Amino acid sequence: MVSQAEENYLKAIFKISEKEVKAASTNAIAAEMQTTAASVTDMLKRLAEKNLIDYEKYRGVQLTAEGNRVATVLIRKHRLWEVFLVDHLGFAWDEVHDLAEQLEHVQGNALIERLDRFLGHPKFDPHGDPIPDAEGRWTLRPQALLATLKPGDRGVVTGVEDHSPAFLQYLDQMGLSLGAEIELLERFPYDQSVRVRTQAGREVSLSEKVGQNLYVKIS
Amino acid sequence: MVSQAEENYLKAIFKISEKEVKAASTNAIAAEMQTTAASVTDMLKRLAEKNLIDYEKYRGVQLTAEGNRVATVLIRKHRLWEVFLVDHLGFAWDEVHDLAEQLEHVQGNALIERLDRFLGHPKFDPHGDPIPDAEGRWTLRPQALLATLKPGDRGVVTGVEDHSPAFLQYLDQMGLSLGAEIELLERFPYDQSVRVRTQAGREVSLSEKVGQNLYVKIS
DNA sequence: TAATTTTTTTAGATTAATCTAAATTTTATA
DNA sequence: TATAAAATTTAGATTAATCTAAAAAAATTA
Ligand SMILES: [Mn+2]
Ligand SMILES: [Mn+2]
Ligand SMILES: [Mn+2]
Ligand SMILES: [Mn+2]
Repeated sequence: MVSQAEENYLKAIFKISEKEVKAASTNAIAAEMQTTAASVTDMLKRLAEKNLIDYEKYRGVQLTAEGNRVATVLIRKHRLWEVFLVDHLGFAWDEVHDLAEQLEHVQGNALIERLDRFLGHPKFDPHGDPIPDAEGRWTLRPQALLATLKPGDRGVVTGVEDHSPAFLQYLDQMGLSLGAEIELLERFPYDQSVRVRTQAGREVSLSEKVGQNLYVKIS
Repeated sequence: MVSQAEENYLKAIFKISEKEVKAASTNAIAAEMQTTAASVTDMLKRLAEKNLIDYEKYRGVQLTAEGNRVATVLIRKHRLWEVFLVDHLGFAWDEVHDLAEQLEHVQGNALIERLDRFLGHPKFDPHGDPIPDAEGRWTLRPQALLATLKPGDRGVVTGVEDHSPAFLQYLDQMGLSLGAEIELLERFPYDQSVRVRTQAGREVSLSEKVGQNLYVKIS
């Protein structure tokens, strides 16, 4: 048995390992989990004991194959529930994360596979993040940060780096929800801000911060 | 905040109080929760401290208005999730209870109200049990135990007293799922068993035990 | 390389939820 | 009503998960 707390730690380690090649550090895990380094050390011992991570004192941790499997299933559940909440219950994409954090811990293989079928085996969640399939395989999508586009480039909004409700709501206001077609009109070297034409022919100005947090598939 | 364990105790007390007029006893709660009397006493102190129950040592307990509200919301959530699992994910009625036991603890008012709307504000769950509305009001249904029917009586299966998968599967086999129309043909005084004509014109013999656990609305 | 800073671990508590065994109170019975 | 039986509570532990403060190790910098 893997407790909810243990599952959450495994997911945190997975997310850190996605970005960093090296082993996940105690402090990085503490930051991700919003807890103290001491609590993390306690938990790492327990996870190592259960062979869910490889842990050497002072050296950071890596998921074992089994730890990776548990984390992947958890992310699959989280993202499938987010699809349900948005597509079927009518929640906005900025409202579903905390609910999915709870729903992802509901146990039951049949549940998640039936939910997946009900939803039509979606490949991406409401934030554009890929949903691993029942065998843990990921769909990769060629996408680029808005910050890397050049004037004249056109594309479709496919995802976000920042998942905060504030950013998601801002995107809605700007007409930059998932699937929106955009064209980069101009980039200002002074502050790396850009002018963008959105779907409705509307022109908006976006800061570098937005450029670093918005993914686009160039067409 | 009310923990999951506390919620489960409140629901257990609610269910005992439904059947017995007097205060729920420590032992009755222990039996319902499948735990020890000592654990129950510990928990009763905590629930009393939070004003969720009225508790006098050695005298049993009763829910306060607030405790009753929490228990009612929990039952509402449990039964709405059961409807979702059966009507939309295709689970059988004998497969959903344990999943609903987990889903009922997911927090979020918006979630349950949106789920209720998605499901079309159902009044009864897959076992025929009433679902309280958002204000905690219950729909009562005039139904009688099969054991009380007389030869010649016709009716429709509306609910079960025993919720065990074994009983529910047996009913499916006999053609006695929820909504099935039946006619009581004959009752044998010797063992109180009955002969019943089911929907497809099929005749089946049912024991007294079945008669004591199957509800019918007489037409 | 020695001193300083940062990171990580350990020590020692706390809280919720549970248990077994023993003590106490209530209820039933002779 | 005394005694026995049943129900309930208390005492004392345990486990998971968390915390703060202190100690120890590793990394950085002078
Ligand atoms: Mn999320
Ligand atoms: Mn997401
Ligand atoms: Mn149920
Ligand atoms: Mn039910």
